[in-house]
Amino acid sequence: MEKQILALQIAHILGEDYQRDWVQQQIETPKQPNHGDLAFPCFPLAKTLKKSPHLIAEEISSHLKHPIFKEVQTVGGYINIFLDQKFVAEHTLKQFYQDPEAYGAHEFGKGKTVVLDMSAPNIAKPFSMGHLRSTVIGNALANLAQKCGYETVKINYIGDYGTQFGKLLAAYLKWGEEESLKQKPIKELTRVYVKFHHASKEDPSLIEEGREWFKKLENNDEEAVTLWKWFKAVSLEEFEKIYKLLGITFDLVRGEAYYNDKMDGTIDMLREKGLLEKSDGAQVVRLDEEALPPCLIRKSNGTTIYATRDLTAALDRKQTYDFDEALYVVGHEQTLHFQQIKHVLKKAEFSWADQLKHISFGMMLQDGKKMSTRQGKTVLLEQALQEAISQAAKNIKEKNPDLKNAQKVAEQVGVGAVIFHDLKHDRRNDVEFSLEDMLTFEGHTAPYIQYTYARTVSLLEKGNFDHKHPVTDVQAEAAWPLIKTIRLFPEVIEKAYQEYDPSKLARHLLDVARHFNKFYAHTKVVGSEEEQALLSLIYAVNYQLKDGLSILGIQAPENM
RNA sequence: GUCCCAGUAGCUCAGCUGGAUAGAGCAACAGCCUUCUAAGCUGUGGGUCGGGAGUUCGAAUCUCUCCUGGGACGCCA
Repeated sequence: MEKQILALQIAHILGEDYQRDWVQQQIETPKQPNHGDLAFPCFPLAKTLKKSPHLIAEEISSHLKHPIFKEVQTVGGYINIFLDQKFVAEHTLKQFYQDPEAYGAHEFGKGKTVVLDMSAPNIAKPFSMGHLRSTVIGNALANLAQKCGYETVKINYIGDYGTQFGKLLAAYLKWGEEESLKQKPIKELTRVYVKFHHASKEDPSLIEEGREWFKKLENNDEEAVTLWKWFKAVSLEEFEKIYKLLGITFDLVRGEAYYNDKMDGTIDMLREKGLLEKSDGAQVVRLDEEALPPCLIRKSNGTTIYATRDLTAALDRKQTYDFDEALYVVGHEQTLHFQQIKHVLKKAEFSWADQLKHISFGMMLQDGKKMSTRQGKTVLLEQALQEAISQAAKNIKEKNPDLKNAQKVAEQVGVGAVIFHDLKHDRRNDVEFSLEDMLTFEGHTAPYIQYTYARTVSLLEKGNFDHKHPVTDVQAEAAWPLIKTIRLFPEVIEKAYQEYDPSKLARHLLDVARHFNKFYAHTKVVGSEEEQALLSLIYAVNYQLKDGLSILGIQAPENM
C-alpha cells in the first residue's frame, strides 16, 4: 500500500514522462534502518532532467505529503521515507482481523486447476532422500496454489514400469529369497537389483536378459506379471508408512503401467500427424528445429519408453482435469526429457503444451556425488525421520519433561525439522545430505519456528486474549520490525507460488520468528500498559506462523 | 566434444528484473534464566562475492572470456 501511494505521488510530481509502474519498480526498501522504511533513488533521473540527483531528491521530497509518511529525508541522491508506525500498524491489524483466514490469500487462481506430478517413488526401491524433495516441494506448492485460489490435483505417479523391472525380475529369479522378501521386501529387492547391476558389468548378456523379461512383462507373461504385482504391493505398503508420517496425501495414486494399453493411441496419433520417423530401428520424433535431440517413442525391440508413457499421461490428464497448469516436480536431471515432451506436444499442435512446467530441483548429493540405488548408495528417508523423532524426544525429556503428548510432539518436531531442512533451500540448488544438519534444532530450523509459535500460544493464554476483541493501535516502537515483517505475508505467498519456490515462504517464517523473538526478549507483554494491543499483534504472528507452517506441510504444536 | 546449472564468511545458505557500509544460521569466543517456554536473546571475530575484462553515475547482480564442480546428451526413469 505505502509503495503504491509513494509511486503515485512521485509519478504525479514528475509528470507524464514517467509511468507509475516504472517509479514503483525503482522504490526499494533500505537495508539500514536509519535510511527509513522506503527509498527512492534519483540517479536515473539526473540525465534527462539535467540536474543533480541530490537536487532532484530535494525537489521531489518537498512535494511529498501523506498521513502515512511521517518523515521525508534526502540523503545523497536518495529520498528516504519514514512511515507513520501507528498508522501502518493499525492498518495491518485491521486488515488481518477483518478475516484472519483470508490474510495472505489471493484470488488470481480462482476457477483454475493445477495438476501436480509429485513424489513418484519407484517400486522395489527404497524411498530415498531424493524422493523426499519431490514430495515435500510438491505438497507445499499444492498448498500455495490453494492459498492463491487454485483447485489442485496431487498425483503420485508411481514408477512401476520400465526396463529396470525386467532387470529386477531377472535378478530376483536368479538370486532372490522368498523368505527375505516377505520379511523386508524392499531390502531384499534392492539387494538383488544391486547384485544384478554389478554382475552385468562382468557379463553384459544379463542386460539383454533383463530386456527380455521386460518384454515378457509387456506381453502379460503370467510369471512376470504375478511377481511384478507382488513387488508392487509390498512396496506400496512401505511407502504408505512414510506418507503417513509426513502427513501427505494424494488425490490420485497411479502407476505408469496404467498407460500400457493406451500408448498405442498416442503412437498412432503421432504417426497420423506425420511426426514419427524411423531411426536405427526405433521410432522417434525429431526436434531439430528446437535444437533438441530426437525424442524416442518406440524402441527397436518394439517396447515403449518413458517418453511415450509421459506423453500419454499428459494427454490423459488434460482430458480428465482440463488443467491450467501441470507441474512436474521432478529432479533437474530430467530437464531434457521434459523439454522433449513439451515440444513433441507442440509439434502435435496441442495448444496447451506450454501449460506443462517442469519444476526441477537439485539433487541430494553424498560426498558431492549423485546417490545411486544401483550402487547401493542411498540414505533412507525412514531412517532419517526416525532419528529426527528420537532426537526431538530426547530434547523434550531434557527441556520440558512434563510435556503432555510428548511422543506426538516429538513426531511433529522431528518430522517438521526434516521437511523444513529440505524446503528452506532454493529448490534448484543441489543439497549435500547431512544428517547432522537435519538433526540441528536451532537457528534456521522448523523447531525454531515451532518453538516461537508455542511461545505465542503461551502469551495469549497468560494474557487471556480474545481474538474477537482485538485492540489495533499498537504504540510500542519495539514492535515495528515485527509489524513490517508480517505485512509482507501476502506478497510472499504470491511470489512463492509464482516462482514455484516454497523456500521464499520458509525464509519469511524464519524472519517472522526472529523478529518476534527479539521483541519477546526485550519487551514485557503480559501485565504491560499496552497488553491487549501487543497481544493483538502477537495473535496475528501466531496465526501467520501456523498458517505458514501448515502450507509447508509442517505442524505446529501448542506446547513444546 | 556439445548444451544446461552452480561457484558469496571455516561450513550451510540469502541477496541476483543493477543502487547507500554484501546479510542470516551453524561452528568459535564472551555475556544473559528470583521477570511472559534459554529449541531463546545480546555482543565479538570472520568476505579479493571463483579469476580477468567490459557496459554504467553505480556491478555480487548485466555481457564476454577463462578456471573449478555438477548434471544431461535415443533404446533407464
